[in-house]
Amino acid sequence: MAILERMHLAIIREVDQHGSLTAAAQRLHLTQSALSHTMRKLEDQLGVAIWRREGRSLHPTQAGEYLLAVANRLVPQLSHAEERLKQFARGECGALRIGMECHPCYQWLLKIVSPYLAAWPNVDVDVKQKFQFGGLGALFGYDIDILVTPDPLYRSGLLFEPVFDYEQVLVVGPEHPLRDAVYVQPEQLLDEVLITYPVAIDRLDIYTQFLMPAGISPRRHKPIETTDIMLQMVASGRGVAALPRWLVEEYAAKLNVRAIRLGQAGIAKQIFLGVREADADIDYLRAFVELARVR
Amino acid sequence: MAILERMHLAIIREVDQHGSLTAAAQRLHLTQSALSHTMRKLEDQLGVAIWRREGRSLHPTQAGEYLLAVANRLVPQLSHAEERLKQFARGECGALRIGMECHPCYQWLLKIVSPYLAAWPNVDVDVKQKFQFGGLGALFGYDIDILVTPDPLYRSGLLFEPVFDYEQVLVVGPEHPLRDAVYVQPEQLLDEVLITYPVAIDRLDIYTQFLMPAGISPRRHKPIETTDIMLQMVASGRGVAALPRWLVEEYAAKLNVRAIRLGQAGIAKQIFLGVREADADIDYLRAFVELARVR
DNA sequence: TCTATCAATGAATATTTTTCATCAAGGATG
DNA sequence: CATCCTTGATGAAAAATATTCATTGATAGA
Repeated sequence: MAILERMHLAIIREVDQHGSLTAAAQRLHLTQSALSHTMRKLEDQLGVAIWRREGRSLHPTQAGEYLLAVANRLVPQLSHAEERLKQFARGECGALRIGMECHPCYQWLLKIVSPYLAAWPNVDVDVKQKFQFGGLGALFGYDIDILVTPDPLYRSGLLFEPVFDYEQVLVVGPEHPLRDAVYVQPEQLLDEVLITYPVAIDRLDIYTQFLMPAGISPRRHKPIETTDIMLQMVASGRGVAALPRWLVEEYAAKLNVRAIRLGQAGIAKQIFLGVREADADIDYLRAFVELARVR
Repeated sequence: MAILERMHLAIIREVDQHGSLTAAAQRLHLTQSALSHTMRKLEDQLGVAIWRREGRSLHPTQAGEYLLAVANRLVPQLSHAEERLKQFARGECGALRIGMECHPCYQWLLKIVSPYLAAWPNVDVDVKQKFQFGGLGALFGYDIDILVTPDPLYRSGLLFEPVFDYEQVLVVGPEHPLRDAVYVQPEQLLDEVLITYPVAIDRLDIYTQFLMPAGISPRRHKPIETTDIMLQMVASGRGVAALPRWLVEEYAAKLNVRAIRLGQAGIAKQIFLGVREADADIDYLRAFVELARVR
């Protein structure tokens, strides 16, 4: 009845990753012959070719491509389930896979994780930041268990909860003319170099909530990957950036940067934690959310 | 290395569904002994009990519950993948699993499906309406391939496209005092029985966009499952309902109901089709979206 | 208390997987 | 262009694994 087995999925992945049956066989601690037989049998049973044999190499057919996509989706889930069950055996509660969708959240997260690790010594924490299908996709796809994001989604099978309020501010260096301003207007950034994390503009609040409504663009827009470098650049007068106020204040001691309100009212932000509804009653998961909310 | 196999997942599902190893064995065309051995071995390898043996029956342990959840999630995906591959073999393109998140969309969908089936004779169409984790969850979880919904989500790994504009209107029966009104105000529903589909109020536009902004509640709120019965009720003067204008007009011929604009401006709605980004270039899937957009 | 039913178990058996040995063919190399 | 190395395919043998059979012990219900 059932023909497609975990081994088939494992094989097609390894072949894709290492280019040949022989290499895949080594990684799976089997012989080339074993894999050849196994896959040949699958092809016979399904009646479809998985690879086109061209010369001495294998190229996935359309069916093969499909199988590969399935394998890449399901094999990690099987592995993780197995891992999880072994953890049950060791009396460990499990592993908490946290996904991050906003760059500065990472700094905040670090402050939550360490008391959490202390309180739950037998829960492993793993933080992931890159998602093929976005944070929501990762949550739905069981790649992560908790999503840290500024954009909640109040429907479907997910639960979101706000855990942290902060203000998004402009950061300027020691020589900057705006240094002592109470707040800044969009027009005042016309001649500036704006440094941001390298994400789409419609995910940057300084654009969506501040510059775009006023129809303003900064002189130049420079994407920088890491917070440290970003602030170094700001401190040395190479540009301005938009970051959470608490983050700027932490750096202010050593870097001589200043936080300035964006607009008269400021930009208020919240960080949310999202979990799958089905997981809502897992104790070590709830505990994390509650710990995060308190701080 | 890999211990958890498809068979284990199949067994725990069947045992859950049919209550005993013996019954599960029958369904899997194996003996009770085979299943017992298989699962015992798994338990030994993982070092964790899947079931508590109480008297002559099996109750899942915590680990068992977890494994069951995994199985219920992954086994259907494996089966579907296998089915899909067999379709490749038969030269069929595949199956289009359509998920519906709005009740009246169903009527609209029927009009798209029949020309689609004609144009793609070797694609099967399957329509699903109940989702454990919402329509988005079903899309992310590979339970469906296309989601029909009035609420798009423009981010993550999904693509949404509007395919149909319509107006949400109030439906009244032949004797109703509002029958000849050009439009209706929220206050005029104060003394009415409002019939809707049985979904949460915040997913009903007549509430979110019409009644709630005015702070009005109808005299009574009656949920009805099917469109036909709903309109029968309206026609016989038992209440009023909110439905798409085109739907009402189709029924108007035989049922003597009338569509009345909601508010002076009316309520404009759109139906969207959502697909996974990764699937965006599958021809028979694209074709469906395009066909839907044209009509 | 008796009986029917369930799960567990050990040994025997059947099946499947894997390896081994070998071949054929394709690239690479000089 | 011949040679050499590597790759995948294949059939038969061997090993490993899964399955059955036969039986036991336990238990819920009559």
